[in-house]
Amino acid sequence: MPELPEVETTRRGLAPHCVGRALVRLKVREPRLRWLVAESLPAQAAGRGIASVGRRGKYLIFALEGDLNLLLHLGMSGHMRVVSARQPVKPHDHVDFCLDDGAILRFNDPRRFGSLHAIEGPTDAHPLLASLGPEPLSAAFTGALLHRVGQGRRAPIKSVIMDSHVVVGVGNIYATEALYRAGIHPARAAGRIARARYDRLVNEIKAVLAEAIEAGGTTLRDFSRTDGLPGYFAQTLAVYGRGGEPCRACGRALRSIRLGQRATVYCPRCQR
DNA sequence: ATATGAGCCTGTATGC
DNA sequence: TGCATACAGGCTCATA
Repeated sequence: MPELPEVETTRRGLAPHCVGRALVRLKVREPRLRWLVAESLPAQAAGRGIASVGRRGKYLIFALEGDLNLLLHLGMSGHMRVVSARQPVKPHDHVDFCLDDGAILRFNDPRRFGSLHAIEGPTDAHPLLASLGPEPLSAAFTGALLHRVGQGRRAPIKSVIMDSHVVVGVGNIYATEALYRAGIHPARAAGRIARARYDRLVNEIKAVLAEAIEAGGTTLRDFSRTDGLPGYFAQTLAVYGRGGEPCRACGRALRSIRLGQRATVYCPRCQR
């Protein structure tokens, strides 16, 4: 399930294939994604050069010539793959970005939680992006900021760091891992965490995301890299998906709970 | 303002 | 074996 490292892995995989090329055709087989893909979009985008592939949070942004941007979200089961034109279409291959060298960037998303939008001009003001929090790997994301945001809040810290208005890109897997590394109980009220512990938490969020990007992301079920290979971070996960198994630090059985409708695993001894 | 819950989807795993 | 149900979860919207 794509979180920031998976989306960044996708961005890095796509860019060398498509930047500087032209998008000769955009083929939408299934417009019913999270939101209906606009009928006008293929005609609007076709024939334009691709200037860059960027990312904001979990959104990929294809900057096209003529000040048009394509905003693509992978949802939770989506992935992009670079294929040849002869590659047979598989179930859930919803959109093809056909390039002028014959290659295709193919979007597959079984659960259709993904989305595709065209944005004319700057993307920052678009409703989907305007109220997003800072990038977790940027200098703007600090312990001081998170501490300030958490002031007075009774919500569990895990819910707060997964809130994209607070910080983008931290989903269930990496929130779970970062809290374990930081020694913070996921259900602890955000307003009851000391500043120094927030510094630690922010450092661990940055570290776990950076490590996951280096490993090509985490492949559990649907995600794959643009070349079809899996990401290798799954084997590095210390707690996610390991409920009942022993903590690698202290040996106690890891505990599984639900927090805000999300599966959550933590060590009852190491995390307070 | 914050917090909680529903809903969007379908492949996979589990229970009877 | 086969069916029904639960679960996975990023994000927005509605409601308290």
